[in-house]
Amino acid sequence: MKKYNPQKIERKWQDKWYNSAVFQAKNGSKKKKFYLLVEFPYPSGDGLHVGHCRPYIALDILARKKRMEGYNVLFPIGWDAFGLPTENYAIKKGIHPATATQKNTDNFRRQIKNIGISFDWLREINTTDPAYYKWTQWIFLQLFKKGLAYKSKIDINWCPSCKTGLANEEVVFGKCERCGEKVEKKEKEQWLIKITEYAERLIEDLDLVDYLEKIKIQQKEWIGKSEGALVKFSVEGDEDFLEVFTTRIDTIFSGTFLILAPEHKFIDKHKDKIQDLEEVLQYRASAKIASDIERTNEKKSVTGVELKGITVRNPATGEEMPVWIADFVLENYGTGAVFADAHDKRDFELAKKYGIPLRTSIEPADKNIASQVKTLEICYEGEGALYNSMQFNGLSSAEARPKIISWLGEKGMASVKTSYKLRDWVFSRQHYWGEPIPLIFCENCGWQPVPEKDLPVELPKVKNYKPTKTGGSPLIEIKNWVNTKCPKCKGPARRETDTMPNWAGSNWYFLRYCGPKNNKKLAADKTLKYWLPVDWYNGGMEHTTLHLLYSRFIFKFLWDIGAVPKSIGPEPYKKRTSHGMVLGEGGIKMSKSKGNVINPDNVVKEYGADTLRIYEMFMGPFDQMIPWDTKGVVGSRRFIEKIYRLSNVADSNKSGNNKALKKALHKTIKKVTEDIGAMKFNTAVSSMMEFINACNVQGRELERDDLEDFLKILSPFAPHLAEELWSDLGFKGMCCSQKWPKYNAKLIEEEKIMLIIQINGKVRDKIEVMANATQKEAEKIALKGEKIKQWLNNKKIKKVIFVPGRLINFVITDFSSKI
RNA sequence: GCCGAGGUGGCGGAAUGGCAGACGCACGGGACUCAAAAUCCCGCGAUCGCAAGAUCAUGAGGGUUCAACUCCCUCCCUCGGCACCA
Repeated sequence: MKKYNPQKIERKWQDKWYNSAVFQAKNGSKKKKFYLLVEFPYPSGDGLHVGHCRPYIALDILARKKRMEGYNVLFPIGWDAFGLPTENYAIKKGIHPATATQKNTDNFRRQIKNIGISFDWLREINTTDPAYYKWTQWIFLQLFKKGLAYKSKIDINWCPSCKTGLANEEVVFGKCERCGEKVEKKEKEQWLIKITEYAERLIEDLDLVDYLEKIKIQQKEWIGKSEGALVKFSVEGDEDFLEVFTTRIDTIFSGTFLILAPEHKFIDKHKDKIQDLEEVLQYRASAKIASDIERTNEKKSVTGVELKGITVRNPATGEEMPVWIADFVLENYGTGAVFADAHDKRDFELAKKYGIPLRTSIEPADKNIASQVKTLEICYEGEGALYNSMQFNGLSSAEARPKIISWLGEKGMASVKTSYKLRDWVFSRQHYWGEPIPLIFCENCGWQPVPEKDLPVELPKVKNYKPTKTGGSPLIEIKNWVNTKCPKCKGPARRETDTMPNWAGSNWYFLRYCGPKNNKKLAADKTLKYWLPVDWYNGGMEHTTLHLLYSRFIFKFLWDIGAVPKSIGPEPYKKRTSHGMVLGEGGIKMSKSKGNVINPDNVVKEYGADTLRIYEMFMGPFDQMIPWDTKGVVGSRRFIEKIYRLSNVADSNKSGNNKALKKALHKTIKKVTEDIGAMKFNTAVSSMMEFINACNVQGRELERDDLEDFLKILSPFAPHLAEELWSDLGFKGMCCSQKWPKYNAKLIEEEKIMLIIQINGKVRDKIEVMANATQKEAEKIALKGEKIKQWLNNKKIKKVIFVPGRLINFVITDFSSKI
């Protein structure tokens, strides 16, 4: 008998697959297409770990099954290779990031091929390839030309010790990742993209797609839409107004003061009138220094300063109100100003602390609470019935809101307004290893786009990859690159030295797979039309609010300007699912520092790629976090060896005629077919295990035909083994190109079943009956049983419940007389 | 604080109203072997019992139902996301 030797057979089949066209997607085929997408990896120096492999294996199973079902499958891979770790490596070792990237992608490619993933390697892409980022830059230029990219002064993370700007991911718990120094805020000019203009569509169009519900919810929450009103408060002794956004205009009559964000421009505009300006500016300065963490510390009590000398008028009550500043009011949400009353905890607290008058106007349903609210003992934030509110008294909060808005609206003091938490997307990075932003600044003409014919703007070679002391990208120091001509007036001008964030290259990569070599467009319209939208996109939950949202936005933009065919529709991904993380042994996170990273190379070496694949699918539900269990891997290897041994026998036993096994096989085909589609890979594997166990119990009388079908359903999971055994059967073609088997529905119908007999809902006996037995027949047989006779003990049967094909339940206690 | 997911043997998990613990790991016993490994067979939630069997058991407590891991209410815990958003 031959011995199972994965090292030998796996390499052999990998060579055959990758040297043939079996996994190649064909542009312009008449077949139905299926586009499966996994998030392309960042090729780090550490290589793949088993957590990366899990989604690749899962979608590989889907891809292989879809091909067998006759689809033209696009299942591509590439490298999202710009980014900080490679840059940091370059800084430390003085090796060019491109060199390191080359080395890392070679390693990743080898590792992926090692586990037999059926990617179409002819479509491999790399975001750091100038032929690729030419189009990343082109997209930026379109955003710029449509006015969606603009430069603005905003706060960046600044490390005072390293004297450089930091990306958010370099700030760990408010400290610099490299030196541990506390990170400060520093104002710098940055490019921003107006994603906020698409906020509404990014919410609405979620109705068009099949994403996991939690993904939709997270995206909606991130965008943070709230509908309310914009209310004007006139400034006393001035023509000016202060505008406030509120979702609770029903509480306007209890508004007794106004609070502004410390950064609010109103303060600068009216500083002459502010009597305690020094104190106000001091408060503003201290609020700026305080890190986000201190500012949002939940235990911190509220603080504020009054703008003395300034009052405004409540448009509803006509009362004069003081104006305060407090750091819990955020500059960049709503209008950076709120009206304050006794129906908001923070306002309530601030007023109590500084003795600002308070009033209530909402009565909660609970009488006890209501009295405490009225005496200002407690703060009530919920809705209720209005009082102290003139003609609106007695209305509920929900009824009152539109009425108050239109009442104030008639006086020009209020209007309906929708606000979003989503902010414009900061698109500048002061780093080397990213796409140069293709813009030129001219003293006379301002910011000018690089002419499209001059794209790509290639990253020049530098000696030092470190950001400059002033927090700029090292490109600033490459004078002959920076200094250029203005494309408009031909006068002297300088290039933008900021580079793009990581997200820039990954925004649109799924489009490039359709035509990875195209040098005239992102990809040809014809191929985009054929392949898009992506049918199934799987990725991590950590990308739900950044990558997934950004790429939906960029796609919508490209769709709007006609850069992609209209026929695709406004959404790039039809379906989005997510995988669970693979944790280290014992349930802790897998990380280099903990030394518990499992490298797939080692598992492949010890057990084989098929064992790794089976184990990663079998270990637990695909969408759930799951700890790696080194001991558990052998179970998958044993399963594979059982199949291997069984096939040796089955091959010679061609005359087997075991009906029970055939039935079991068809049940397995059904289960595996359904489970793959539902991403229930763990139970798909276990059903195949059950079948193999049944074969062994049944004396290994597996017919050749049945073995063939079994190998077909096995092949997406353990493709190398399936190919090997397929060729052992004497076939010339590959197993992965066979037709997916259909189960025979008639065959799996049971003729006889074990009928469960219950007394008062408890199982007391089981009897074999015909599956289609009627209640009368079942009752008759059930009541004959000795056990049942004893349990009934001549008591009267009150009720009989019969579930055909399942159970019969005799109720002998009278439950209706129960108290 | 808000939103989401989850809590089942020693462990990973299965069962979406109808036999709780499929499948796998670990463990125990047996067969084969000079021996070991591999393989095969048997057992494996708890308690009581020689046994047949009975009772209890799916985070806790209540409820709906002939029947609840599954549905409803209250609470506890774990994980993930957002978080002074007016």
